[in-house]
Amino acid sequence: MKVAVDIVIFTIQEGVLKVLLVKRRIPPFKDQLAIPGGFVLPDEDLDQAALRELREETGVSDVYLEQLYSFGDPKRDPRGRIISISYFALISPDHPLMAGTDASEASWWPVAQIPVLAFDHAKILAYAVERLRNKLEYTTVGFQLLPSKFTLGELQAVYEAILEKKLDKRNFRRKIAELRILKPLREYRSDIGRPAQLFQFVAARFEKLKDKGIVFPF
Amino acid sequence: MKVAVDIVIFTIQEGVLKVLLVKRRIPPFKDQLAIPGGFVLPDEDLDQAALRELREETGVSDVYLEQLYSFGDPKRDPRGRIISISYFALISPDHPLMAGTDASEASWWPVAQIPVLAFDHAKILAYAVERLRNKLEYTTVGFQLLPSKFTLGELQAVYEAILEKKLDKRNFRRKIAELRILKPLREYRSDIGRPAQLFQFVAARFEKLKDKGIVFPF
DNA sequence: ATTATTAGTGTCATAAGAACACTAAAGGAG
DNA sequence: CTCCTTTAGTGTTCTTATGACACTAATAAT
Repeated sequence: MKVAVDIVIFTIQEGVLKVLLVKRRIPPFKDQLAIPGGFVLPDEDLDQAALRELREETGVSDVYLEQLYSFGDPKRDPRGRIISISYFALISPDHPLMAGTDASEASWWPVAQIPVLAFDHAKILAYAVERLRNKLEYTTVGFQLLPSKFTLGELQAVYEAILEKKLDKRNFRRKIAELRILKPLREYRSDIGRPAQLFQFVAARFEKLKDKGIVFPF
Repeated sequence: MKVAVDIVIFTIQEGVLKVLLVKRRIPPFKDQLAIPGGFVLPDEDLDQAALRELREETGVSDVYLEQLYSFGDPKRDPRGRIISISYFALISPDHPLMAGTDASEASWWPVAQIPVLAFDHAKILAYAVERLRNKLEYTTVGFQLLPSKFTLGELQAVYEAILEKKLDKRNFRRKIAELRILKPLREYRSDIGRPAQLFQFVAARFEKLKDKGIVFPF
């Protein structure tokens, strides 16, 4: 019985939620798209295996990574009995993506427009999206998808991209402000229009909130 | 690489949340308590394996069962590389427990007073309790721990046992009533004091609520 | 100087949640 | 049969959280 890890890797690009898919170079499902993954090595913890695969596919390792679910239908892989332990990862656009990896065949796909996937990977991806949406509402995963300095508009765009709905700007900012987990910087960024103030996520403050049982309000 | 399922089986007895533990008859950890489990068979889905183990240990099969997490530390089992896919199950006191099974060495332990467990089972159990508490707040798992007919007092006791805090009777009943998922029966039960009306959980009504995105309010 | 574009800010109405105390129905004791 | 004990059952008020809503501010381009 073999055990593999498969990793649903999310990022945000141009305001849309995207997932990394690889094109399979060998059968089964040759030339079809799949979620990146690989076998767990004999002396490797599951999280380690997921981190290693993530590094091999994207070249990044300092990211949010969380185990998702284990899939074990005996017929899920035509090669034989392979149990998939799935993970999901969030990487922010300021990570240097794909630097010298075996990811030549990997590319980003908007989660709203995913083609047919190999194996049971459509199911895994659907599960990951659902989990991400839920987690967004009571954790700080949203910040993992942003560079370390960001504007409130960018933060709101992340929430809107994942939840697939518009949020009220004033209510959004009020709730973020109440949490007191952002440090306002004396820096501004201007693309077009009025420059926006930059903020930093202060993880330590969030830890204090968690200790008090306070969670995210979205 | 071997794959096992381990099942944290909860029930409520005398108003306290209990978990089923078995005494190991063979090394490693001989004579220590452990969460019931066993290996996944070559042609068996993970859920099937968990159901089978559950049936072997308790004799019941029509219960709430949910996959929890997969544990894969290479050193978690001294016999070699065994990956544990953990589940948690909820069984109600009106199921005929332990009818002719290999559970002669199985017994119920209050989750508040758990002794040292074999392997990494303490970790698995802690994870299961946490998940149960969270799920209680936005799903109907609470009803799975009760007989099909129950009083509102019993329902509240389940919530209080799992959440480990007292709830206000009137607020609790108001919130349950608003959900409209209970059918009041023309039956009453009297132990001591005024007889209490019996209710039944109507799963179909809950499904409608879910479709509308309404979840539990606790 | 005008226009276009995005950033930033406060109030009010409604809904949800928390706190709180008495009456009702039964059984058992005297 | 009266009263005492025990658990069931029921509404209101206050506080807090949420949702809806529109204008001014700062910059760049023309």
